[in-house]
Amino acid sequence: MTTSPSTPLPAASVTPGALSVLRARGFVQDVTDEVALAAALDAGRVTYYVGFDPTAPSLHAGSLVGMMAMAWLQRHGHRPIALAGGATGRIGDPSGRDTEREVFDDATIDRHLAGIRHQLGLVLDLSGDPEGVAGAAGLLVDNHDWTAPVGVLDFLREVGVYASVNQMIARESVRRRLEEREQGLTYAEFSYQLLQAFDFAHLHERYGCVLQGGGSDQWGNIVAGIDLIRRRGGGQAYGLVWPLLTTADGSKFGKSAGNAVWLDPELTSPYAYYQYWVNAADADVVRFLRLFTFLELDTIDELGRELERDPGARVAHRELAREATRIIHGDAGVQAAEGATAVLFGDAPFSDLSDEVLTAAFEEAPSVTLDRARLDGEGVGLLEAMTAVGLTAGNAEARRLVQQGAVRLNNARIDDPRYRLGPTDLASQSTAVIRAGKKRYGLVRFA
RNA sequence: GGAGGGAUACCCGAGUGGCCAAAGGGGUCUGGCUGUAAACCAGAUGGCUUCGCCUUCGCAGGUUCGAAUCCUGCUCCCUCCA
Repeated sequence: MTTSPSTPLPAASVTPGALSVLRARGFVQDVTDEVALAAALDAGRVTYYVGFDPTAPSLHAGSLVGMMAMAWLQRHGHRPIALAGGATGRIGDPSGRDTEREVFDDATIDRHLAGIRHQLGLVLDLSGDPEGVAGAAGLLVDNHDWTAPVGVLDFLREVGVYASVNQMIARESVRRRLEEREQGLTYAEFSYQLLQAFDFAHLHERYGCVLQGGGSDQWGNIVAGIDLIRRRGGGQAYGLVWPLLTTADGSKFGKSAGNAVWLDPELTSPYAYYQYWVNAADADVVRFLRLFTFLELDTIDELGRELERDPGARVAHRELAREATRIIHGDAGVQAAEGATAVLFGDAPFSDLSDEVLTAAFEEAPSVTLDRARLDGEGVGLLEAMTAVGLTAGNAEARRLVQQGAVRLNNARIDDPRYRLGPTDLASQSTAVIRAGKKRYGLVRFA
């Protein structure tokens, strides 16, 4: 199993105060019974679970909240169960969305599960033995395993008889969809909360799981599980939800220029990942440090004071980016990201660089290879080159950017839309670097 | 089944024969300021071989010198009546 330097070893015994740590770091939006849960967490090892939907081949920045919350609990000696929703992922949670979710086929979901498995392993020890006596080593389970074999009649008898439709339709997520004629609610979606409740009940009965965590939009589903456990005679279970994050400027957390920030380095490079964090708004930095790094709160407070004293230095931003990147991409990822950042945000025009340096610095930048003969001949139109690398959708957009002064060739501004690239426009042996706007780069290679 | 209303660029939404590639707002992009931030100011936002040309206003026809605007049919949506 792959580990990162931040992977905690499961504590041999339980350390008190887990819930107050979660609260102090901003993970607690709501708890079903705070006093009782705090007592339970301090009294002994608690098994808890959090679900992750396999709707993509990778988790994204938004999933980090749950991952980090789980990691803190494990560090206090509690046992995590990460539930990859192979079953529920086939249905689709109606919570927080207006349209029915895309349904994936089995092979796709399995592929997604593999990626998620790896990423959870970066912050959690999930090497526990499902059959063994419970230590703090956790498990990764797939609810498809216990949901699929259950027949409809069994499900209705085991779960359905305990579920009140009156309560189910009263839930916010369901009611909204029922009231809005624009978008109905399918029976499959309506059943989602029962499936999730069944998960909790199953994990409770099989592993003694008594706590489910989730984003605040999961509150209804979690409570449904707690109810089901009680009605089946299982006693007291708890729920804890963390806030759904927004950023200070109102944009969606975990989106960069409208694209999701993924944890998979193939989808979001370590450099781009680092940049997402280093670009955090001042007002978000301290909160993010608490949520997304393992730094001590004292250290974070100090960084916060530093931020107030000299915001321009961006010390806290860099620390946030470094630590968040280290957790997911390791030291090598941090080095790559910081190296590329140094080159890309320097002011010097690019010239006399080697292909190796360029390739390393612009690992994540799109590139295109054009015919060398054209470069040595009549040259290649700048607009054409921009569109060819994918910096712009068409020549009209490229022309607009050039006219607005947004385009640089090897870090030197070009404002003539008719400019043609010639042999002197290479920053290295074979490559020219085009920049559009402040942060988007593209490489044009000639071979 | 009947009676009305509607479909405009990424979204919302003006426009009801030429001055319309189509107001305004939002979003997005870009420039400036700055700190790779926020706020603010400014510009851009159908395509192209860009002082010009081409294709757009649900779909298909028609009237007209000329249509997003008028007429006919079709599709979809909404409201009211049965």
